[in-house]
Amino acid sequence: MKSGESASKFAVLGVLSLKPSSGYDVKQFVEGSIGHFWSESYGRIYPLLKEMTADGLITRRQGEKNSGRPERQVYSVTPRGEAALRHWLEQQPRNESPRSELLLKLFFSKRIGPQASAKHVREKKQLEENKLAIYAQIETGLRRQYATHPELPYWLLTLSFGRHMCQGLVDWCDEALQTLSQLTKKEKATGKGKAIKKRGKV
Amino acid sequence: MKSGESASKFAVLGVLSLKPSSGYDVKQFVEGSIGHFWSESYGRIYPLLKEMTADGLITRRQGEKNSGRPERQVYSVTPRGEAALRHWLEQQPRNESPRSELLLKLFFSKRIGPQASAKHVREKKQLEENKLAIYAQIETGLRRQYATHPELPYWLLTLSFGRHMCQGLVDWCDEALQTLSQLTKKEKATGKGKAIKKRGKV
DNA sequence: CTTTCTATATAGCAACATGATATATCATGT
DNA sequence: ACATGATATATCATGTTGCTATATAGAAAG
Repeated sequence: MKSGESASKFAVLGVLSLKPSSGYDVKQFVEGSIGHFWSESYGRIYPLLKEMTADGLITRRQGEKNSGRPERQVYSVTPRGEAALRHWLEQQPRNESPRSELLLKLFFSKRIGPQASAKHVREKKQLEENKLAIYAQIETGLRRQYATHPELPYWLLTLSFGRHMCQGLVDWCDEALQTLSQLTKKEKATGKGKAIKKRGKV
Repeated sequence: MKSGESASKFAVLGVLSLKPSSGYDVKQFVEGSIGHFWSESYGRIYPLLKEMTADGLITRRQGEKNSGRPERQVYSVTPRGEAALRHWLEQQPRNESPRSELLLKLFFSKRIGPQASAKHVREKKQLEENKLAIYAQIETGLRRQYATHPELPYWLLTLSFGRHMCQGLVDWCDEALQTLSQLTKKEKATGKGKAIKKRGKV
C-alpha cells in the first residue's frame, strides 16, 4: 500500500471482486452499474491496476481468449485484496466535499435575473425526471436478471437512494420555479424592462 | 483567460463580486456561506487570484487597515470581470460527476453484512438530521440580517435545496435501515452466527 | 513573563482525478 | 475499399485537495 488510501482504489478493487476484468471492463462496469453515484477515469484506473498488482492486492493474467485483439490484461483479486476491501468497507465513509455548479450559479443569480435562472432549473428538472424513468427501468431489469443474487438487496438500496434524491430534486425545482416566477412579476412591477435596480450596497 | 474555464474561477470571482476580499476571506466565505454545495481550497484560490489579476478580471490592492499583520492583499472585480461572471452564469451548468463514498460502500456491502452497513447508514442519518437543524438556524439568521437584500431570495433557494436533499436522504436512511434489519433477520434464520453463506457465484 | 494557542495570511507540494488525445486491432456496414 | 464504432491500453495537461511551512498578532494559560 504505497500511495494514499483513496476511494478510487477500492472502487476498482470492488469491481474486480465481482468478476476478474481488464481496465476497460472496469470502466464499462462503473459507467453502466454504479455510474449514478460513482465515476472513474482511465487515467486513474490503469495506474491503480499497476500499483495494486505491485502491492499484491490483485494479480495479472494474460489475454484469455485473445482472438487477435491487443494484449487484454485481466486482473483478479487476491485474498489479501479481499481482506483490504472488507477492511475499507468497514471504515466510516468520508464526508464527500460538495460541488453543485447549478447551486453555485443560482447563488449569484441576481446578476442575470430570475428568468435566466429559471431556465437552468427547468433544464435540471427535465434531467432528473429522465433519471427517475431510467431508475425504474433499471430496477425491473435487476429484479428480473438477478432475482436470487445475494448482493441484489444492496444494489437496490443504492437505486432507492437515487430515487429519493431525484424526487427531492424535482420537488425543489417546482418550488424554485414558483419563487423565480414571483420574482419575475415583482421585477416587472417595479418598472424596468431589463430590471437592474440598484439598491443599498451590492 | 489562459487556463480552462473551471467553475472554481467563477466561484472566486462571484465571492469577490459580493465584496472585495483577500484569498483568506474568500475561503472563509465559501466555508461559511456556500459550504453546503461548494468548496474551495487555498491551493486553488491563490493561483486563481494571480491568474485572474493577470487576465484583468480583478485588481489587487495593498493592505487597507494593515495593523501589523502581514501584507493583506485585497482583490476587487473589474467591469471585465463582472461581464465574465454574468456570461458564465448564463451558460448551462455542467453535470457534475457524482461521488458518494457511502453508496460505493453500500453497493459492495454484502462482504461485511447488513449490520456493519446499517452502522454507516445510521451515522449518515444523524449527520443529515444535524444539517437540517443547522439549515433552519441559518434561514432565520439570513431572514433577519438581510431582510431587504436583493439577493436574499436566491440565497434562500440554495438553502431550500439543502433542505430537500437532507429530507430525501433521511427518508432513504429510514427505508435502508428497515431493509438492512430484514436482511439481518434472514441471515440469522439461515443459521450461521457470523453469516457468510456461499451461494452460486460470488 | 513566557509559552502556548488561535486567528490571520500566503505559498508550495504530493497525491488524486478528469478529459482529451494517441495508438492499434477487429467487426460490421456501405 | 473505406468508414465507423467497439475494444483495449497509455499518456499528459489541467484541475483540485489536503497537508505542511512560514510569519505575525492577540488572547489565554502557566
